[in-house]
Amino acid sequence: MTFSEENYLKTIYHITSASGVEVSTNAIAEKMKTKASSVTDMLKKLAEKKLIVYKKYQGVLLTEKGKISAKMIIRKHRLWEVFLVNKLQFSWDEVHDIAEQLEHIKSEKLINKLDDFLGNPTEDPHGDPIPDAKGKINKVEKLVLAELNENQTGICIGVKDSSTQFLKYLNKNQITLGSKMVVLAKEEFDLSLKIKVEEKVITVSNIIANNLYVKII
Amino acid sequence: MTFSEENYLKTIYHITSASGVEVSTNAIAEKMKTKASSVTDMLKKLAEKKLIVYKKYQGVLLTEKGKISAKMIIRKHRLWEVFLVNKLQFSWDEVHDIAEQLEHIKSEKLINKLDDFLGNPTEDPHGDPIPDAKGKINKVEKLVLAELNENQTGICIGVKDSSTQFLKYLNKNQITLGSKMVVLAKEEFDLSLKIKVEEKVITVSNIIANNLYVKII
DNA sequence: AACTATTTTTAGATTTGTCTAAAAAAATAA
DNA sequence: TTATTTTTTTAGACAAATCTAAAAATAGTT
Repeated sequence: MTFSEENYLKTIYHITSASGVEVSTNAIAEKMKTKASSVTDMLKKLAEKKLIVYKKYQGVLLTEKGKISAKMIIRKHRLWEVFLVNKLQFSWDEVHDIAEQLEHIKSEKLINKLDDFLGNPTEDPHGDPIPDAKGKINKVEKLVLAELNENQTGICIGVKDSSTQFLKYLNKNQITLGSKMVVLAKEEFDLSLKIKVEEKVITVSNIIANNLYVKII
Repeated sequence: MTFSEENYLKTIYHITSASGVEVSTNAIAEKMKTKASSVTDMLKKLAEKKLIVYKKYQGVLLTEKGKISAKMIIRKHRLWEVFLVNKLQFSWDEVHDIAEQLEHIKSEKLINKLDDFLGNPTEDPHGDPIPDAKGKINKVEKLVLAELNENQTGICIGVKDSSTQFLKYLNKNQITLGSKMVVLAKEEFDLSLKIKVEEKVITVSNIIANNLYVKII
């Protein structure tokens, strides 16, 4: 599969898994910043390879084969993101473009060894699930910290906002991927939270609490 | 720079650094398993970009700019090989094809962070030197174990033969990259060596001793 | 249902990297 | 030094992925 084919497949997967219905040529063109005519050309090729179901003017859907392929690309993308953040100390907002390149490296053995090396993570640094080697996705409920109740505990699995300022804030407060956060109290007035991060107690505003993804344990 | 341009540059670098003189179109074509006419086309493009000095029918040489570019590709290739072997437990003979892909990933920040993560290695798993971020190559004298004298100590920096059998042999005897080996005695009759690897004493045949690269410390 | 607007496809052109076959230059041999 | 062989370049073609412009199909509106 060429880089271009892989990128189309990935885009179709993302759009369909969000909407559930057929994707239009134009929707794909818009997401990929290309022209509808280019999309049509590629759709024919992907249909020929039995990766999508395509009928003229009717939009497209992925076949089982296409879904698996798309998931494998997403698996690679997200595992590389984990590598970049956890091992190379990249910040959460820097990794996407590099992972866009790394996701096209072809070697099943490589990606499975990388998976083991990283400790078989189930979410990437943005809190999105990582498909396993068979394409199975472990759907974790992705909540924002603000949704937790008092005395609930969440593990930080990602960020919604990945601006430099926000990441700096997290750094300063020693909040990283995997941090355990216990909600000690909720202030009704401004919706700020008193939380315990590892062993420290801090207060975070509602804005902060809405930008941090957690999973409940 | 495209993948193809990078591959040509790398090939030209390898041939010229071995011979020192201009490379012929045919020599490049042979190394790259392509046709001379394709090479000519690419040489024109590389010359246009001032990466090589090219005069019709006279062969080519890299410019300073071309040399730096080539070294950066080689740097990436070799650092990724170290990653694959040291971190992901690939064996020395499996890594070349994957590194051929990884060497084209574009991000200076990535490669420098990878370099640090690996502990700024100076040789790859085959014993070849890794250019630093400025393109400087630390020429280590690459000897085979058989060339050491009694009582000399070498650090294993690579293998000449990377067949599976040989790698299995090394594994069994706990010889890996970075192993410290002291030559205790040389047997004149069959040129076998008695060596101390880490804390174990073993005897290796001349065939083995000629396939292991070491650097003297 | 007929007209209009939007979406999608087709037709034909372009760029990149490759190829084959033929021409031109250089090297080698008689 | 001329003839022959080898190397290199040119000319023209092709596949992949893209584009523009025009045609065809679908959707929306009165």
